[in-house]
Amino acid sequence: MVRFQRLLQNWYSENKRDLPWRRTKNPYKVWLSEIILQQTRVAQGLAYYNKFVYTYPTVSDLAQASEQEVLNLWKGLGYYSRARNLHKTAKEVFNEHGGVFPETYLGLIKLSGVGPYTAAAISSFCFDEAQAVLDGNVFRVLSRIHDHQTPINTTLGMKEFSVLAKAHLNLQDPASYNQAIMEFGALHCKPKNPRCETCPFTLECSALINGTIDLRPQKIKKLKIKKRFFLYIVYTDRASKMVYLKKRTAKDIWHHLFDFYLEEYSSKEELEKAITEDLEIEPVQKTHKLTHQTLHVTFIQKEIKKPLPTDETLKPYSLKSLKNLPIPTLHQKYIEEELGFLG
DNA sequence: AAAGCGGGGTC
DNA sequence: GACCCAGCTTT
Repeated sequence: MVRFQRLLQNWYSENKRDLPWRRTKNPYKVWLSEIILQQTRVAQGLAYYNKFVYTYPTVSDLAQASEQEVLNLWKGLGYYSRARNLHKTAKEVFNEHGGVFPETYLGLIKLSGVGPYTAAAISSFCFDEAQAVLDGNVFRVLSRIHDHQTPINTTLGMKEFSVLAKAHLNLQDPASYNQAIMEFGALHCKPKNPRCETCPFTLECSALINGTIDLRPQKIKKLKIKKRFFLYIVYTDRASKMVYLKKRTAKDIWHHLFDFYLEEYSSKEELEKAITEDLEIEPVQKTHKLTHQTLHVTFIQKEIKKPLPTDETLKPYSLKSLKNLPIPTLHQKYIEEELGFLG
């Protein structure tokens, strides 16, 4: 074994976390964990992984659930297209592959929601295929070891780091090697305050030698964060303890999740202009910061007066039934904080 | 090539 | 407030 692989995998054997998806080569469970952990930390995803494995022990169980049930289990985890693709792929594996997962990189990458990273991860972890994973951790570790400054979020950077990743891969044990380099990036070669003083690569880390650790990996510009102004009219019926919701259908944030009645405005002023009537209940205002947009949200709660002054897709739900409906985290918090009287 | 997609954590 | 996280799909 070459020095890099030996030092890396020695570090891994002494420092790796004991995680449930590392105790199995079952491709269903590994796939589940990989989809959940895309853009998600282990601490946040672990409970969801356990819920899914418990509720759907096999891909066939997941395939036979409804999309709404799957979204409800995913509720609060974000990036909901992952859940929709998860369900779609489960149905495909169940209906077209007899419930058996593809066993190669090329077969896996055809699945919805499975891209280059996830296909490399599953094929190497479960089937010992020699595919090098390339995720945020690998980018960071390699960019520092080689002090390589091509921005990672460019086509050229992707290509160059892919070559580097392949060159380092331990062909004898791609599964352990891939786990090792990602775990090393997550626990030791961290984005902030990496533990260079106790690093096994002190002698060969070019960025450490050059004093450029904090500059790696290089990335190009951050995109502008859009501001959106949401006015929610939260219709309630105290007598029957109901709140009115509608399903979101636009290809937008929270696709296929349930929503209050919503009016969107292009500015704070436009939104305020729309609030003309005297309100019995003080509006609740929140700022919801997401990765690519900031939502300035105003909630106005209104007791229903007949006839129902809204569109007919709005339907009443009891507070109790909300447990089984996929609702954004923002809405969940509002309900808990402001609609206690319904329960 | 660029945009869109969540929620939570760290510093 | 900026940046990050076991990325992928759509345009």
